[in-house]
Amino acid sequence: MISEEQFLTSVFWARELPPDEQERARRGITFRAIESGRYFIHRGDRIDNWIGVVSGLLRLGSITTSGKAVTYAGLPPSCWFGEGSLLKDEPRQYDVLALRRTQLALLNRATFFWLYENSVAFDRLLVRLINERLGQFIAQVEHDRTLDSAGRVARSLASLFNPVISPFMGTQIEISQEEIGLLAGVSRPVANRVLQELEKAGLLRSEGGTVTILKLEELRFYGE
DNA sequence: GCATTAACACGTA
DNA sequence: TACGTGTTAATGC
Repeated sequence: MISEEQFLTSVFWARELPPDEQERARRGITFRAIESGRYFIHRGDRIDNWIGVVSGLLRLGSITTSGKAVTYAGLPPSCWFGEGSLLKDEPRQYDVLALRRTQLALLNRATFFWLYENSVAFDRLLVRLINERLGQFIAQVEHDRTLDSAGRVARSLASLFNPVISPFMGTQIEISQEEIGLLAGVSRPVANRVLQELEKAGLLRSEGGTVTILKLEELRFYGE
C-alpha cells in the first residue's frame, strides 16, 4: 500500500473525505510511470482506473484521419481525469500521450465506484470537477473562435493552472515552447513570439523549458 | 497579412 | 550528443 505521505501529496481530494473513506481510497491506489513519448491510453481502450497525474505532463488529444495531431487539453500534475469513461463504461474517446516522463496515481474501478455510491464528499468533488472542466472546454471553443494566437497561447497556459482542476500546480511548469504550441494549436515560432510578448507584459517568465506564471488572472483574460 | 514549415546557429545539460 | 531557444526564408490560406 502507498504511504500516507505519497497519498496526501498526490491526491488533493483526499483531504475532503472523512478518515475511513480516505483509508479506503488509499488502499485502492497504485502508482505507475510512463516514459516520455509513450502513449498511456489509445483511443478505443477501456480503462479500469481513475487517473491522477503525480508529476510530468500528459497531452489529451487525437490524430485526425489526415494524420494531424490535435490537442484538447494538457494534463498537468495534480489533475485527475478519466471519470467520464468510468462512469459511462465506454471506451476512451481520446489518446493520452506522455510529453515527458510522467508518474501516475491509479484509483481502481471498484474503489472509485464504492466512493461514488457511498461518499457524499466524493460525489461533491466529482460534480465540482466535471462542472469546472465543462466550463473550461466551452471557454476553449469560444477562445478558438474569437481570439488571436497570443490570446490562445495565454489561455492554454492559464488553463494548466486552473486551481479547481489542478490545485497543486503552484506557479511553475516544465514545458517547452514546442509543447505550448501543441496545446494552444499554434506553431513553435508563434509560441516563441507570444511568450516573449507575454514576458514583456510582465505576465510570466519563460526560461530554459520552464514557464513561471506571474499574473494568472491577467493571463486568463489576455486579449479580450 | 499572418501563420506554417523547414532550416540554421547558438547555448547548455 | 540531445534538446530548447531564437530567427529567417519560402510557401500557403
